[in-house]
Amino acid sequence: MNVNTSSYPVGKRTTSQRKLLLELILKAGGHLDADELHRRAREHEPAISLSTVYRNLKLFKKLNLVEERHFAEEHHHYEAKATSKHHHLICMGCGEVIEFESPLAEQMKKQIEMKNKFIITDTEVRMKGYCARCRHNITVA
Amino acid sequence: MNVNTSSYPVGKRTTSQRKLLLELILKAGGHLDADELHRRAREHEPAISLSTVYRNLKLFKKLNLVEERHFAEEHHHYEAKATSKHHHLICMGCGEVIEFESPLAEQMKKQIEMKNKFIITDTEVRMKGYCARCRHNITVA
DNA sequence: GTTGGTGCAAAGTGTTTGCACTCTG
DNA sequence: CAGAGTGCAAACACTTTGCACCAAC
Repeated sequence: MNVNTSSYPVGKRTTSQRKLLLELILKAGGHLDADELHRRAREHEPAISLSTVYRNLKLFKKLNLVEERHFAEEHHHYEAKATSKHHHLICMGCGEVIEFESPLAEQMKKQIEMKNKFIITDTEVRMKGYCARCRHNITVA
Repeated sequence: MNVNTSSYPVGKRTTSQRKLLLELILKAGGHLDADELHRRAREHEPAISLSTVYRNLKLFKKLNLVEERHFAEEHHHYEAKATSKHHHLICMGCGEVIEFESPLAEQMKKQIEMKNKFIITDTEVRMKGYCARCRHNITVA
């Protein structure tokens, strides 16, 4: 991904807000929701509005710069789009989200494609459970 | 699963609304959102309210009778909890949702469990792409 | 200068909750 | 006949939108 945000290939105007938001998403690494992104953006540009955050997230999504994910029941999370596929392992105890890759996912994709005559563009694996620590706490408590 | 809805094992009261909703979910087979469920329920019990639908969905979820899924960007979908794991293949052209199983998913689960010292209670695979028909239409159009 | 982008406030969604009434157990 | 469950309307949380102003091109 082109991280040179001062001249990213968008047929859109480069505003300070847009630049800031994209930078924050890229360097966040993890997952962000709109509100958290807004909070962080305000540290640099206090007047930035939540609408601007939403409008730009929508734009980034359309430009395929970010991905939208659904973890919790409540709201959307966004993360910079990775070139390599990564999946998610979620601890229901502490809420930690671990990203992982697996060659088996790729294999499964091919199988399903063949079997269903599909062209699969996106594969997401989401596993939920308990990490070692939380599992221990639960067992002990 | 106990489909005998006239005496399902719920430590809760059996109201006509609750019975109706559970029946509808069980026989729906596919995926329902709260609104669609409400629409169907009203065909049988016109006065039933959307709040009642939400309250019962929450209850069923707690009792592990239904599962909540996130497909679209917008709202939750529910389906009767299956004993066998099934995953989802979604056509972005026509919106069709195909359920499938794969032994590879089970294998992957075990690998990830070992590697991360997790206990995984739930695995969901979601693939998106285009079915043969939609892909054809896109190519032709 | 055009016109796309912004901040603000108001409107929209989908979901939850307080209340008085109803019906199950 | 107690209290869980209901319908209704109001409240919520998150997201989108209309508008007037501002700034990138």
